[in-house]
Amino acid sequence: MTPAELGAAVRSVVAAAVQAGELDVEVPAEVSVERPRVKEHGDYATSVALQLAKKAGRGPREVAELLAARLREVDGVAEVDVAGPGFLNLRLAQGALGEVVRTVVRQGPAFGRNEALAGLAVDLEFVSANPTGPVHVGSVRWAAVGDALGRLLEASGAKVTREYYVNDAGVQIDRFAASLYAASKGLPTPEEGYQGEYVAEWAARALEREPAIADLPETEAVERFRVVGLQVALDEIRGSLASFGVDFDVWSSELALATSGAVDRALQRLRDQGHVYENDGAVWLRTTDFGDDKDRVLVKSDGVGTYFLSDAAYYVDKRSRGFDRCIYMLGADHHGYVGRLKALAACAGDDPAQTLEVRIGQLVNVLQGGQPVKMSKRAGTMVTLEDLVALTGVDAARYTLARSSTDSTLDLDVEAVTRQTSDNPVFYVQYAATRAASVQRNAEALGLTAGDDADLSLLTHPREAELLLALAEFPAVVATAAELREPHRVARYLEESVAKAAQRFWDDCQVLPKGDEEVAPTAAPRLLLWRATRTVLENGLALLGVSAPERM
RNA sequence: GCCCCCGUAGCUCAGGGGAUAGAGCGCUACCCUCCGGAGGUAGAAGCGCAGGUUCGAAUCCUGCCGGGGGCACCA
Repeated sequence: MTPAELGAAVRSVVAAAVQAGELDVEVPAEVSVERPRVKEHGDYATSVALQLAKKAGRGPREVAELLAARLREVDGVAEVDVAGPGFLNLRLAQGALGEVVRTVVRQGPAFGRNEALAGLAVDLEFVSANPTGPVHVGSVRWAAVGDALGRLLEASGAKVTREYYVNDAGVQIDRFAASLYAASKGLPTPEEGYQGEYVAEWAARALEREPAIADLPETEAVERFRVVGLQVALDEIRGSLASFGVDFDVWSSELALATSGAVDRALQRLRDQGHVYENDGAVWLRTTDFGDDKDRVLVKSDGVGTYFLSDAAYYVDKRSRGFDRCIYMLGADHHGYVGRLKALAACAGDDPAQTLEVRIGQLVNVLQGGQPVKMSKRAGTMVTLEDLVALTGVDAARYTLARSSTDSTLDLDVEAVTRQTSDNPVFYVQYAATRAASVQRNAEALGLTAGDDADLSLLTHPREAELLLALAEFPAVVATAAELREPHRVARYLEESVAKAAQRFWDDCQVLPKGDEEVAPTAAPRLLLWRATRTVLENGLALLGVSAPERM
């Protein structure tokens, strides 16, 4: 019996009590059961009696007793206790607890998925770092978390499009092009230009692609460097993200918004909705109609569109491409954007609460030996995605970045990451998965297979129960993590619940015979439990984009 | 001045109103001739402060203190 099934059972018990006139309350839409912190409190507990007591005008313990009597009749429930102020502590029958193994094994890669977002077309925009240099570790947080979020949303049934917005318009690209030109001529970096070693490299690569640039006069050469340099940059960025396991479906160009007419269409749409006006020669959007602190300029008095106009065009464009919901993952340095983006969506005639979701994540502090490293793309002093991966490997980097909440600033000590590689929790989780695989291998070598008809009621050891309960939680963990957009919950669950329980199970519960021993009756169910454990670890790690190796 | 995030063990972090607040690292003491010890067991150690809401608050609300980020006709 899974927690979801048990919750449903408790709910129907409440309904039955109401039906029978024992309780005068509205039956709650959903009743959930939780794992109690203290083992002695049973396999699961529910506080439903505490919540209903007041509405029913009865004492909580009285309500609990009344529900307990009915719960004891439920199939698969072995024990029901009323505890403390009115908690219902439940213990499942051995067989009912073990059945989760069969559920996991039969569902395989599908175990943990749900349909909460079925049919929803989601545009997930993340990273979107300026294409003027390599992806640095600050952006890598969004690569790891954003991709994991995409996987989570997909596991909840959503159709997810991963999108990268390329800021290929604006003065930073002018400076970038000028810097490439200077580097190609061996000239000093221009004022406000980009320096770093990569600039010369990229300039050389641009020249490889288009050798004729070398012979052009400066103005034209810079123009070509703008175009070809951008291609080099995007290839570089795309490549390093791909090697990190993050593949974007759509690369949207800011420049193309203007040439494709998306800007004009957006402007027209906003005018039609009646939120555009002119003042001091500039064109404004009255975002204050929808809670923004001040109105925003769309077209400056010199006739040039603002960055915000591009944002507007981009949003309207996304919606016109059929997305129900546009999710933006932005760094904390963009938090001031949230208000105007929401107002913008409203100005375009949408309900931002439905169509727009901005996730703000806190920044990454890069430290080296405890000292902060100042990172600047322009000064070329930065730690790149590739530097990080070279130090830690993809799995460790992705796991480390995805296992903490994005509400908190992340301190990433490059030295410590290298030094503590073997202490990284990812290895603890992967090691458990490896053990699961090795048990299977060794079993096969002995000619044993884990048929899914094994007698799971033999799984009576406390360590087995602990592991069974942990595995059963997985679907709820996935659903919650997806709903809250918090991939780190999956990581914490894997390490603190599953891997931990698996290691303890390993320690106390021998599966295969040693030497001349007979094959124990528990061998088959335990083998199957290991298979289920492997599946949950694989599925969970896959949500984070981390591999579950067969061997380490 | 206004807005957003954070403050939990010595350190790095989990804990979306529930019972005795959890991990990793570090520290102390144990276990291990075993299907892979990157392990297991036991222990010391903590919710910034003050109010409020609630049967019940690390969690929700208000204020204060401390840290980080942001408030353009820049991109």
